[in-house]
Amino acid sequence: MPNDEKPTTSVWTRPRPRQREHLTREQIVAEAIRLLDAEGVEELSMRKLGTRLGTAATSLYRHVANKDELIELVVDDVYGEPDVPTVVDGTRWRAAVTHTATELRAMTLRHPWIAPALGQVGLVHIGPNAMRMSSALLAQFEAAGFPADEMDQAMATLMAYVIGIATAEAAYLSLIARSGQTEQEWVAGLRPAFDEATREHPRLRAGSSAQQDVHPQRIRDDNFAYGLDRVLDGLAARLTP
Amino acid sequence: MPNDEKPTTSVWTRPRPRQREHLTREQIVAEAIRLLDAEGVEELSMRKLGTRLGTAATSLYRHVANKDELIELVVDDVYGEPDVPTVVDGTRWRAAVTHTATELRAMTLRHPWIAPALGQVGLVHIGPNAMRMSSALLAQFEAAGFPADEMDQAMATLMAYVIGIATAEAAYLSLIARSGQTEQEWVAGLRPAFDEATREHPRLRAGSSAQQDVHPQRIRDDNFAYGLDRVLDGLAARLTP
DNA sequence: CACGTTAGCGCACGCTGTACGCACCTTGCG
DNA sequence: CGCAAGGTGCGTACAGCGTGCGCTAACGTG
Repeated sequence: MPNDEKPTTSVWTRPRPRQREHLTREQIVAEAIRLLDAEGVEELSMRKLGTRLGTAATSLYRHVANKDELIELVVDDVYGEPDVPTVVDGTRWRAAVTHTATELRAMTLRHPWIAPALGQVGLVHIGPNAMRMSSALLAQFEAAGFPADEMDQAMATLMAYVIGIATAEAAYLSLIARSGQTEQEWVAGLRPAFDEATREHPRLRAGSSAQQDVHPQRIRDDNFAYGLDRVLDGLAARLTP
Repeated sequence: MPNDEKPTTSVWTRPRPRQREHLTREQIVAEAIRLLDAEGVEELSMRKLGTRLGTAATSLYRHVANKDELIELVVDDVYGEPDVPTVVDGTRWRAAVTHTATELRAMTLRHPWIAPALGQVGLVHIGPNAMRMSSALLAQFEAAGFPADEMDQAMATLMAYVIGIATAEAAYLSLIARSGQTEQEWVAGLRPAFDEATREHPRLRAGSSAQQDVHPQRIRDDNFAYGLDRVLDGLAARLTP
């Protein structure tokens, strides 16, 4: 087989004429999110992402400065997901904020890998989606009647609670996902080790064993709602002196 | 030079007789924390850690299963730092919880790398230090008079807030640390870009530009205290119906 | 003194992010 | 219509990573 002549430019090997901009930043970000959702943060590599997009890994660097920048773009893209309603009636601010908080939690649980990323890349983004979200949330607090010098602090308090509890849940869920079990199986399997570890700390066991038969996801939903109500109670108290 | 005979066992090359257990798990964890504090999470490699300890990287694997387990150990070690006081007088629970929350925040700011690690390794640890800390904090809520079925939720609410806001601060601080500037320089340097980005979101600019001359660290302290007070207000309201 | 156990380590493998420079396609202009 | 310019994709390469494997040598025990 004497087909050793210019193997890269052989008629059959020659790549089909691709149109310009075959690869766009939007496609890269979208595929990265898909990969992250499917396999988790430590499975994201530029080579793997390139393969999924049908290109070489180094081609991605034409559209993205480096991996850190890609993650920044990906995080901001996800920040575009939550629905943050506009408050028309100031007395209904609490329902609106509750809705936003629920959306933010859902966002984090849909993309559990975002929790460690937030810890690396910073919570305060200057990405357009993150800014739009923050601005809309701040508007809800403004409509509620918080004074200008307190609005920021009130929003930061809510955000800290939501991100904090959602990060905890996300870490827990991706731990389970890596084990390949369902949440209930995993909880049941860990119980002996947990009982053993809490032998000296009976207080820690009381609460969890009480609701041993309740669906774990239900427990998490209730916990989130409870804390959110307490935080909003504390904030609301500042409005009616 | 015919010194090719058994170069590994040459008299001069032969390593000095090391005593057994030259390396311990405690030393490895302690040195890892020192390295993490000094250079951040992405500068921690097994090779670098080995070099710092005067051994080969692979020697560490005699004492630690893998890098993930090392990080688990490191995180639990840090959880041993906060001082969580025992509540003797139930009416003073709020001061005790405030103290604990402040300690937890200080812990996170001393070791900013712990924030992404928490997102990977999970907030709920079964490490001994984390369990001791959780148990002691739960005791504070018990002393406050929370009913048994609500203690857990109350503690989770507080922890979510503290971890959330401390994570945000930690990410922000390590971003600054990587830039090699002081916090004030960094804030000043970023202001033009921030103003540009908030052109369409004037609400976001109002709060921050108001206190442009206040020391940034002071702002963060105030924000933390404000949110903590709101969360505790909301929780306290459950005790006095 | 001999023997089994085990800490430390050199080597190697497959993987990572990404700098560099070449080959080609598309476009703008003469 | 032809040609220069610029930008896109990609092959190669490099330094560094986590870690499995098997060897050497020191230790505790009999």
